[in-house]
Amino acid sequence: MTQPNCTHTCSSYHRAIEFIGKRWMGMIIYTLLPGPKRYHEIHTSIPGISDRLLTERLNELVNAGFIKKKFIDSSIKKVEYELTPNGIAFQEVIKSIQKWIDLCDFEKTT
Amino acid sequence: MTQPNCTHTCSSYHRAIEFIGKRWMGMIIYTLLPGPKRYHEIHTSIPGISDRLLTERLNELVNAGFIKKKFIDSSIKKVEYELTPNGIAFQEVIKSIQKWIDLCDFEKTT
DNA sequence: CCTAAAACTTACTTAAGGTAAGTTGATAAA
DNA sequence: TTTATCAACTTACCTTAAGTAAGTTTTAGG
Repeated sequence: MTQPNCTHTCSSYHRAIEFIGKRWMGMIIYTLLPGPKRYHEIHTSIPGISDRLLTERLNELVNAGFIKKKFIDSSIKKVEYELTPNGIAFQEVIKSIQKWIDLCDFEKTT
Repeated sequence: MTQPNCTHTCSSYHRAIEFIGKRWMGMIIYTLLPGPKRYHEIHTSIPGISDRLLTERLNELVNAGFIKKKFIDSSIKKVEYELTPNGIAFQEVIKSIQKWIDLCDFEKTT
């Protein structure tokens, strides 16, 4: 992990964790795991998120190829967001975070 | 994962990912994995980080119990930072992120 | 036709992070 | 032994990211 092409590995790990660490990113992917959702469904699933940031994060996730935006009935005002295979693969990261939380009793220590 | 005490699981996952997603958090834990380091060693290992944020993040990590601060020779100006078992356990999260990066070709998609 | 909902946008305020200079105690060098 | 340098922070200030709230545009329903 620290060798041999550490610089490359480090920097892509860095970029990745800073990307998924952006506010609400983790929660948006999380709520989409059970299946595709409409904009307002995601919004109500995530208490505290604002319209502005939800739109921004969704666009970033679409651009990064982790979710796909679908227009239902080819209407601009009926939208569904769905994880791509790369987005679904993030599930393993979520699982490992949850394992880590349990192990270190995150609730009490922070 | 979405049942049965989802609210609890969601919120601790949310708090955890927002904590580790704070800027430089991931990199600081990463650089400490091979073993304890002095303040300036961490600083030079992470290009771009500033004194202010390094100090702030180190304090947050110490308070959360993921790293331990040791005063060498009981001098205030000789300090070493070392991962605790909970900090070391984070290694599994790092590994799963790296797997995910490889799988989804993070370099090219973002 | 009128109202309301879905999915954004825009404008503005606050908080997080970046930059740079300064402080303090310990060590080394002249 | 004074002088300078280094390690590990602090403080003050500025910029960018995030939060808040109101407005816009299709589209659907009564």
